[in-house]
Amino acid sequence: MKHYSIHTFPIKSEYKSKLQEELRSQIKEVSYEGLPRVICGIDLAYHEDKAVAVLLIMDHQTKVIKEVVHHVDIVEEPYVPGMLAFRELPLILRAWEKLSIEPDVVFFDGNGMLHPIRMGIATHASFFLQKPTIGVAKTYLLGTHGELGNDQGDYQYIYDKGECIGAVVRTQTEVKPVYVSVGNQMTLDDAIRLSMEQVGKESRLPEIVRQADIWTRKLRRELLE
DNA sequence: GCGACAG
DNA sequence: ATCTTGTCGC
Repeated sequence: MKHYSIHTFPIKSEYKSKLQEELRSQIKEVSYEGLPRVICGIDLAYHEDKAVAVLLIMDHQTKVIKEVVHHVDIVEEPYVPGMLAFRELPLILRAWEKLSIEPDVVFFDGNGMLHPIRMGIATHASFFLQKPTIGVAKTYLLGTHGELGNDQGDYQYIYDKGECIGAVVRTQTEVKPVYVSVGNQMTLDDAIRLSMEQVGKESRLPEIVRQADIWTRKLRRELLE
């Protein structure tokens, strides 16, 4: 398989769709073998023309944070729905180089295959990180699904053009659901299971995503303001 | 053509 | 994403 690196960026607009097409054919939805030991959560925060990317390493079982790294830089790419990876990946890859612990699975704040052409940031990033990835989004992007139950653990698969591309998951009883999708190298049921194992009592978000969110805001305040 | 649209 | 005002609960 071709190796993708930070040197791919920045990329000219006319080649963005081409890269997405090239990567999408390499998605592997294979079952995830065994339990992940350490996982990684990724999130970004913005202030004016700068952003900080935060990568957090956590023990999947105990939920103890093992390492936190970050990278600050100016962001040139605008936010365009469907093209989030081009805006956020450059910073994420810089921060990734600072990690001393190698995670087994990576969680993203955003979608994986739950995307117009199955190339959300979690999927896109997997080709650069060479790790199984999961996308957990807080709001709806696209697709149709059946009526969702109100109990914790209820979920409905999301379909688009006849394909199952993700699931809307009720992570807490009577609480707004989250949108889970495969990034790469696992099945949707794996992604849902691992996400639910990360959900604590205090949030609808998996703990790794919640902690990445908290640290990102803390570092934005300390480093960007 | 029009509206919708992860972060 | 970020900002902002008001409200509820521990």
